[in-house]
Amino acid sequence: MPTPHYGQPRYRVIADELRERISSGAIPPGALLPTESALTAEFRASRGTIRQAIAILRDEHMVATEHGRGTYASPFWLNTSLEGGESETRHRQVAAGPDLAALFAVDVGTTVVERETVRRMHGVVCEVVRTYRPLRPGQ
Amino acid sequence: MPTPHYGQPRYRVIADELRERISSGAIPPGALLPTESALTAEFRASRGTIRQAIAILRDEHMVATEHGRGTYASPFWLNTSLEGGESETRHRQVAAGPDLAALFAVDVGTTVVERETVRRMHGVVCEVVRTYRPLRPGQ
DNA sequence: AGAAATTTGTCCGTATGTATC
DNA sequence: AGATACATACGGACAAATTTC
Repeated sequence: MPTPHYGQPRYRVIADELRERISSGAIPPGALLPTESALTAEFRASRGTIRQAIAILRDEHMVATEHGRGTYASPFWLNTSLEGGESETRHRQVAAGPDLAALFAVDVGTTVVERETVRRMHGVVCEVVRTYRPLRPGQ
Repeated sequence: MPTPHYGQPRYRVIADELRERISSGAIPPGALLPTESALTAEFRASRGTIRQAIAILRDEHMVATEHGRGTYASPFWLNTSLEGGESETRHRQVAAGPDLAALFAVDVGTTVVERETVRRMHGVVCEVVRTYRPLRPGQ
């Protein structure tokens, strides 16, 4: 078969189809996707094309792949919501989420210090920098 | 020739090398990277491998590719990620929570880029810096 | 414990489509 | 119109991690 890619490229079409299956629950969260070879048979596409489609979903954090095992449909994660600020730089104490707690090797909920700097260009916020440090550095 | 990939895969090594050139300024921001065929010749790798390396940098927003023109070094993350001690920096895309959405004046859930740098002293995490930027800063 | 099968990871080479200069 | 360069797609081969027998 030649390689006509009019309109949407095939790998994107395949990615859309797989995304739809995950979103609709046809592939429940945590479940394994069909193997790459199974997908090549189903979509009549080469393995490279299939892997390109899966790479899209991986970038979107829709799936997670493990070497030798397969590709899982990954459950969505919750984003930590902290209140916003308008000043240039402010400090406050916040409870460490699981991510920060894991990084600092402390219990979840441990107080850490956050410094938030909001940088604007022509009045438009272009960058937000948040620096976290433990209350007792080194301990 | 067989395909021995001991240690780091070649595309990752190539991506590291190109990232270093951009970070160090050897490839100035906004400049065109060498063409894929030039990189093919330089690294003695196939185009697929070169493109895989470039895809990594594209995911990190270190470069931007324009169809038919070439791949540019993006001034987006021009920095300073150099440091003496032990630190790891990674990039990823996250959905903006209410706080970030308010700061950037975008809808909640809008994709923003997060760069997270974890600094360690003697193996102990002492600081976590998270920088958020919108996907399109003007570029 | 070990071997085989399964599955994803990496790499190559080639061909062709599409956009830009 | 031609040249250049990136995008898409195919096929094959071998490596590495996991599971299964």
